[in-house]
Amino acid sequence: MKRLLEDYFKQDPLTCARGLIGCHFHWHGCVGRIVETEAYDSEDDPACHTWFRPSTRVFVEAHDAGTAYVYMNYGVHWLFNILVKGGARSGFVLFRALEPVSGIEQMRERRPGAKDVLLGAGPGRLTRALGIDGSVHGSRFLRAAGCGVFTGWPAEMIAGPRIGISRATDLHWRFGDAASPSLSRRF
DNA sequence: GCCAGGATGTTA
DNA sequence: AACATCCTGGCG
Repeated sequence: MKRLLEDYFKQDPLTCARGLIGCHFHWHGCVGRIVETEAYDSEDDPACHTWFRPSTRVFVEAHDAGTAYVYMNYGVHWLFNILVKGGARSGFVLFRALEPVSGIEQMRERRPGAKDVLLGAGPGRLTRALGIDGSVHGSRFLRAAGCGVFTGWPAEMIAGPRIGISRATDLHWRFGDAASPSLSRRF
């Protein structure tokens, strides 16, 4: 397994989102297999925060590829994205689901009552399981000790419409490993 | 299946 | 001040 550094995130957000399926996400003692992602295009995508949030447009300009973009959704859940820029298009990849690999005891402690297979089966669930919150926003975690993304492969790549959005629902920019039991929803 | 919970950035 | 939002667990 090879560590992915900033250069990997200097390509099209769709390429990144697809390529991350099957990779391993390391976060301070826990490891999860990435089984679901979504791509967002900061230039031409009404579902991307840049479409209606000036502060997000500033964020894209001010930070490097590979920076964490973390925000609170519905006042309840932190959602974890990676900034992608430097290729043909720029934008974000949202982590939507992880399969627990190691550090499962820590994840269980943070998500009491959850079945193991569901510990990271959703964008809000996975941040809770890993202890990710707003303090991670803007950090260059790819090279941080105990953190990073490492290469892997999907068993069965699948794509479909993004979840939970009301605009640009025709775009099939959600990617996943169809063989995983830890998807946030069926494709 | 439906719905409350309740933070944040943005606009009125 | 009011609004919309890249969600989830609990209850039916």
